[in-house]
Amino acid sequence: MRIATWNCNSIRTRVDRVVAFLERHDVDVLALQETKCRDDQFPMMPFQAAGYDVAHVGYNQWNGVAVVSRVGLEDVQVGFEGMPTWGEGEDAAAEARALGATCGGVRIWSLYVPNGRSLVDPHLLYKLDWLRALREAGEGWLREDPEAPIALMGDWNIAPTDEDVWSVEYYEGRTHTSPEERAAFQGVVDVGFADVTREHTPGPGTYTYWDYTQLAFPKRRGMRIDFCLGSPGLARRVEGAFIDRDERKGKGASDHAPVVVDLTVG
DNA sequence: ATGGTCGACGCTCGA
Repeated sequence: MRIATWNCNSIRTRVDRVVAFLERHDVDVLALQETKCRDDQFPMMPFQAAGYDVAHVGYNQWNGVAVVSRVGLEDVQVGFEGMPTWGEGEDAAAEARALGATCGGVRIWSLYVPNGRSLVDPHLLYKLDWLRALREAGEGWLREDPEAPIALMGDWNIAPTDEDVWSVEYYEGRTHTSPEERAAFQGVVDVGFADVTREHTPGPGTYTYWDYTQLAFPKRRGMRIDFCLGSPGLARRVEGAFIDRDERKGKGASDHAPVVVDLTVG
């Protein structure tokens, strides 16, 4: 089974490219982030015509996550237990940043971790809270079933090691590489979810995101921030992974490239 | 790749 994750940066703008990606690589399940639309705006038909079912959650033009599958789509869950809301008091609202579904016997989570914005922005605390809640939820899922194959796939907005950024100096004083964010990422690893892609996509210079500005992509100035973290029952089934860097090329590219993971039959 | 970002509910914000 082949699963993948991709921050598509607007599904309405990029639906043709996403469906072509699914077909070109024979992908069974795709976790999408930043669909940037409401459920009623999601372009379902091109996916259905290609043989895929879609579960999506999106409340407005921001965020939005989906799971696209041609091997079943069961037990769809919007958000996870304890997922923080954004805002205060009456304005507190859940954002469309997490969606779970069981596809071909694998529990897939499409996750869009909050950006953080800056080291002194309330969004950074939200990001850390969100990751703490995810760690606790994940710990609970593994307590229920230690052998469950679970894939936490998405845009983590964290570069876990110095090797995962084009310049350590550039990111000093910025988000994505701070000790607090890296500790929050490691917290999810510590409860049993391992990065299953790195050993198959070694660095340095291996990235999944390149800023649109400053010719970052041709200059190879990127970050590795998109990951599949697998439970033990998932990790032992991983037989390969790759980053489809070609998807960052050309006109109409997302600023993220897809990450693809191959699993043995369960 | 030969310039200088892109997407959205856009005259501004979020990434």
